[in-house]
Amino acid sequence: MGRGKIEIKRIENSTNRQVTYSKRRAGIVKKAKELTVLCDAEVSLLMVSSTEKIHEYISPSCTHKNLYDRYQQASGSNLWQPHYERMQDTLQKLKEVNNKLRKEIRQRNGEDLDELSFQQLRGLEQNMEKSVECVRNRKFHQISTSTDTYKKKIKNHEETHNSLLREFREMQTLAFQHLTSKVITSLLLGLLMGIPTSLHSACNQSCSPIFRMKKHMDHMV
Amino acid sequence: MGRGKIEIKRIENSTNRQVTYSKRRAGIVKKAKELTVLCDAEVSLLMVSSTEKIHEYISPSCTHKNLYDRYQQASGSNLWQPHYERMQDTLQKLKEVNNKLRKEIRQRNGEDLDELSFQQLRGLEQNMEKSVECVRNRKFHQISTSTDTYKKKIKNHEETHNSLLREFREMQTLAFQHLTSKVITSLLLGLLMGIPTSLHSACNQSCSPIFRMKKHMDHMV
DNA sequence: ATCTATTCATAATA
DNA sequence: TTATTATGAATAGAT
Repeated sequence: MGRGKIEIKRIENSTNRQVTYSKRRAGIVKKAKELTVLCDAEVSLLMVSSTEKIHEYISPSCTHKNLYDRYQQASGSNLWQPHYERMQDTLQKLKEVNNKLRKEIRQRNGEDLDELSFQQLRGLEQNMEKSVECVRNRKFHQISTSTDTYKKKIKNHEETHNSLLREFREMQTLAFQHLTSKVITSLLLGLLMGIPTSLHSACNQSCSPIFRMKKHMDHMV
Repeated sequence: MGRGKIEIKRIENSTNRQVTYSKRRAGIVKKAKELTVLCDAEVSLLMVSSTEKIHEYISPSCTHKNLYDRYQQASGSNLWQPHYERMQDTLQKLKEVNNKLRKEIRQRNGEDLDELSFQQLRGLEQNMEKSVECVRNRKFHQISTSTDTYKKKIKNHEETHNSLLREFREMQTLAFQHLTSKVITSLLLGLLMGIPTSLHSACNQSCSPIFRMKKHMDHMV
């Protein structure tokens, strides 16, 4: 059909191919429509061109999915249906397990106990007492561990403190010796210069170095 | 094309419809094949006849599912993909919740306590003590309930027993009176008949009615 | 199924 | 892309 017969093989000319695709695609869709109406059939037609453009025809009141599912049903090669069902099964089971766990927790919380027999209650009580003992032990372990840590920290601080104190006392001693020598020098100088009151004032005036040093030492020790 | 033009509307004659379906179906498949080859296209064609028979054409090295997925991707109306993903999400979340619940149970069981802080341990301990108290209470409630039930049953049995005993004693009295009158009669008869030993034998021979009655009464009281 | 008169689809062309 | 048209293909109805 057409001005000349054509061989059924890939059309190498891209433009020609495109044109032919458009025309023939329209033709197929028309045929599909006619089949639908004339023969009361359902048709799902998907076409992808070499340029990856997608065209479709689907019979009225029908979906590609529906037809595809029916095709899979028929061909028996339905692979995702069982997968889906398995998933729903798993979901259901998980929910049930969940509920059981929740119930167990509620019962361990002292709720929902009505349906338990005396024996079960007894077992639960014993179990819980054993468990609470574990928690208590763990608590004591933790508190003793952290107590030890604190003890160590305190010991460390004490040591640091003591060594600082030692250093400070040494400094103090040195400073006192230094000061004493200065006072003596000053005294001697006073005597030599004929200022005999200088010792007294040097020790008692609040602005004097000796007074300040005395105060400072009182404050620190 | 054909011996006469036909109107595009449902063919009412069933046989005709079937024949036309077969012919046109073949035609469409041929066209689809040609489109595939000529235009380097991919075609998925599904057809269901009015008798629910399914026929298909699919381009080589291509599947209906593949084309259908691509169609859905393109049309954006992918409905089961998100559904599936939502399901997997739900599944994942359920699993997580499950694990949390299991962990909570393990902790309430005195296991897996390492990662809890002292405060958390303290809270857990208190909570568990409160809960064990609930269980204990429930246990006592249950035992007291069943004790009450037993008390009632026992009381009932006692009452039944007592009333039976009462009835029995009445019977006993009546029987004794009856027997006594019989013995007296027998005695009197003995005296009248000149058989003075009959009283003695009547009371002590193990086969005598009086002896049997005595024994029976001893046994029951 | 097969045939064939007829209609339809479309290749080439513009 | 659309329109035209000569030509081959598809097929309705008959066999």
